Amino acid sequence: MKENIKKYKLLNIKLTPQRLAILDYLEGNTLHPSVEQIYKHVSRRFPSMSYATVYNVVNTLVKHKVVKELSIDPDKKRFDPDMHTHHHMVCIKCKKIMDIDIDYSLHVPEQVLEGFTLMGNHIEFYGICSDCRKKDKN
Amino acid sequence: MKENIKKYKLLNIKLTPQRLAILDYLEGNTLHPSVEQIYKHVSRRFPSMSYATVYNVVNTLVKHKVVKELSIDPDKKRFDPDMHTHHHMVCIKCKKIMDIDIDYSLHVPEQVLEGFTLMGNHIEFYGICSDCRKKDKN
DNA sequence: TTTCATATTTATAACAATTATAATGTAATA
DNA sequence: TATTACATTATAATTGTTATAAATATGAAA
Repeated sequence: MKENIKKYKLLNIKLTPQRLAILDYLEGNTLHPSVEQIYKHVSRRFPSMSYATVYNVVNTLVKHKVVKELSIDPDKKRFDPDMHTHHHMVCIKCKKIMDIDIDYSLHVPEQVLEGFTLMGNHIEFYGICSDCRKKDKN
Repeated sequence: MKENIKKYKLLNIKLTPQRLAILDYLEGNTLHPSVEQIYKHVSRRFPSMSYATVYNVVNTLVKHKVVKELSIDPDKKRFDPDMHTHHHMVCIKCKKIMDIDIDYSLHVPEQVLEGFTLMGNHIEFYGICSDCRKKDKN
C-alpha cells in the first residue's frame, strides 16, 4: 500500500520490505494479532523473516505511535493499528478481541486522582463470544 | 486471620500454612502485587516457601474466585484480592496500580454485541502518578 | 551512479515469567 | 493414628520477549 510507504517517510525511519509487509498486514486489521500471528502471516510471502524482526518492527511502530500494544491477553502482547480512542470486548474462552467504538466519557473527580495526571482510559468488556457460546451447547 | 481460615473451609480446599500466609498477605492489600512481590513478602516468615507454591496458590485462589488476576501490566500478572467490581488507575512510568471505586454504568447496544454475552467490564485509566510527576521535574 | 555511514535484519543467546513434573510431605477424615 | 488424596518443593521445561553481534540493506551525499 502506497499509504504505508508515506507513513514510514513521515516517521523519518528507513523503509524496508519487512517493515512494509508488517505494516501492510496490520493496516485495517481488526484481529488484534500477536507477534506470532504477524510472523506466521508475513513470513509466508517473506520466508527470510525472523521473529526478532517482527519484535523490532512492532516495537518501533509502537514507539512511533502508529500501532498500540494491548495488554488484554495476559499471555502475550497483542497489537492494534487503530490509534483512535476505542474500547474492546474480549472473549474469556477463545481470547478473541473485538472493537467497541462507543464514546463513553468517564470522569474521575479530583479528590480521587490525588495528583495523578490522567492521559486516557481503556475499557475491557469481557464475556463469551457467540462462537464459543454455540460450541458450549455441544 | 480467622476470617481467612473460614474462607478456605468454605472453598472446601485444604488449609495449609502456605496458603494461609499468602491469603493473609493479599487480604486488604491494595498494592496489586505480582507473584514476585508475594513471594518476597511471604518467604520472609516462611523460608521454605517456593515460587511454585506461590503460583499454585494464587492460581487456585483465582480459580475459586477469591482473587482476581490483572493483565494491566504487560510484563507480569498482578493480583487483586478485591473481588467487587471496581476499576484501576495505572502509572505508565512506575506501573503503580490504584483502585478507582466509581460505578460507571456502561451500556453496550445489542447490535454491537452481535451475540456476545457480556459478563462485566474493567476500566483502565492511565497516566502519570504524582510521585513520578515530581521526579520528572529534576 | 557509486560510496558510505548508519540503521536494520537475522540467527541465536540470554532472560524472565510461568507451567509441568516427580518426589516428598501434610491435612483431613475415618 | 493410619490412610489417602492433595499440597509443597525443587527443578526442568516451556513460552514470550529482549539483547547481542555479524551480515546486509537503506538513504543521502559526493
